[in-house]
Amino acid sequence: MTAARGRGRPRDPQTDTAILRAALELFIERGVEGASIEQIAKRAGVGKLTVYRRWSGKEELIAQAVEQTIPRDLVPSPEDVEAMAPQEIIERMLPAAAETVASPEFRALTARMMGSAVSHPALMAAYWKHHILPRRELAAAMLRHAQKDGAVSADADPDVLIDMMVGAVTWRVLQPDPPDAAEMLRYIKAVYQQIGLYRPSPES
Amino acid sequence: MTAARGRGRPRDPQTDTAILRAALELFIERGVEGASIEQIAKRAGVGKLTVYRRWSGKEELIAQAVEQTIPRDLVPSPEDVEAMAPQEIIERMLPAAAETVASPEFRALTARMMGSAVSHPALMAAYWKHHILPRRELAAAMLRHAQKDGAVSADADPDVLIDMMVGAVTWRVLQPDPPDAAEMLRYIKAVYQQIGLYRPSPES
DNA sequence: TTTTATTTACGGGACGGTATCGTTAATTGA
DNA sequence: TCAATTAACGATACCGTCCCGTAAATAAAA
Repeated sequence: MTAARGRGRPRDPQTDTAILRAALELFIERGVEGASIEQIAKRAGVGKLTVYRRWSGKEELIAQAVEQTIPRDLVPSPEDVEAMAPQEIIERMLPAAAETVASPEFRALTARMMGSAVSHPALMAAYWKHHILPRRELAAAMLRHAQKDGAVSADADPDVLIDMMVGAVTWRVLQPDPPDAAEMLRYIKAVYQQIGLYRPSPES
Repeated sequence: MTAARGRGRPRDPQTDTAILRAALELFIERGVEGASIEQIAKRAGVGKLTVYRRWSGKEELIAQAVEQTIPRDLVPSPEDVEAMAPQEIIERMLPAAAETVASPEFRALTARMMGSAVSHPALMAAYWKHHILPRRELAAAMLRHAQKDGAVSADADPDVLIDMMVGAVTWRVLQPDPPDAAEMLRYIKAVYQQIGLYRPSPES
């Protein structure tokens, strides 16, 4: 990326972000092995050497793009999780979460990340560290809260429960005939209900 | 593929299988975008034209290669599922299933299939129809059985429960630091237990 | 029945064209 | 004045097609 102050012409930070954005787009469109430095440079409106000067290769560039340029949806603060009941947090977040998860962008990114997990583990590692782990810790806090309340079975491993929820949803959106946002909302409720994190309101 | 009886020299069926095998290998190694007809032909020991004579393009070829992959894990017959208790079926199958699912081959194929789900839906559709659906029907039968017995909550949607089990496992094997067979066995038991399909034996 | 002609499959390789690679040279700008 | 940048470079890979010489089957003729 942009180096420290040197003597000659400084690098343009906007160039960095343009390259990273182009890299993420092309990763999603074509995957790691389908994307090329040449395309990324072209889409960023930049010469190839401008890319090579900053990153040693495709993998490093895409990994950093995954770290830095994925739009983050809003996550409740840890304090909220401690204070509020899981049921309340979940009911407040579910519609937006369903919308996000059912979107074509999420589907595409999820597919490409999964597809790269074995051949390019560093990519998945970056995604895991920067995007998944923070959310998992939040979910684990919610689950522990719910286990104290008795809604979730106390002997269950929170990591396994999280995998079941996340795995079901990600797997569902990659299946043929993926759900739209409304169907996804019902689906997530069914999953959470099975775990014990959600109880349907009487009227719905 | 090999056409019906014609006038001239018939096509060699072994050539078909050699091409399909090479196509599946290269799909797993490099993904749809990374594989090429040229490589597939070379690995199969065959001229390019011999491939083009049978398939119109990479996608069709790989789709058929995925269809015809013969998974060697044994599936219990539907009669077994009706007759035996789910607990018994599961306990009998779990160790082999854990071994399969934790293997590098399964991880790699799973990653590539997921990775192609959005960009090449026909590929996922072929996999779904030929490999996933039959197993889902078996699992659904087991779940209905278990719901009658009261082990699994009767109001739960079997499709959702299957997604939770399959999703958790596939997601788990694609995470950084994937489990070995022994750890996978414990993991699957935890998942099944949460669903209600498994109860740990007293001594273990 | 035997021979010959015809037809298709096959491995191998060449083709014109395009895309990508990583490097080198020339230009631009703070 | 020095680093950033663009453009050009040769090399390699792949595409889809075509041709060569050979092999293997069927169909027609002797």
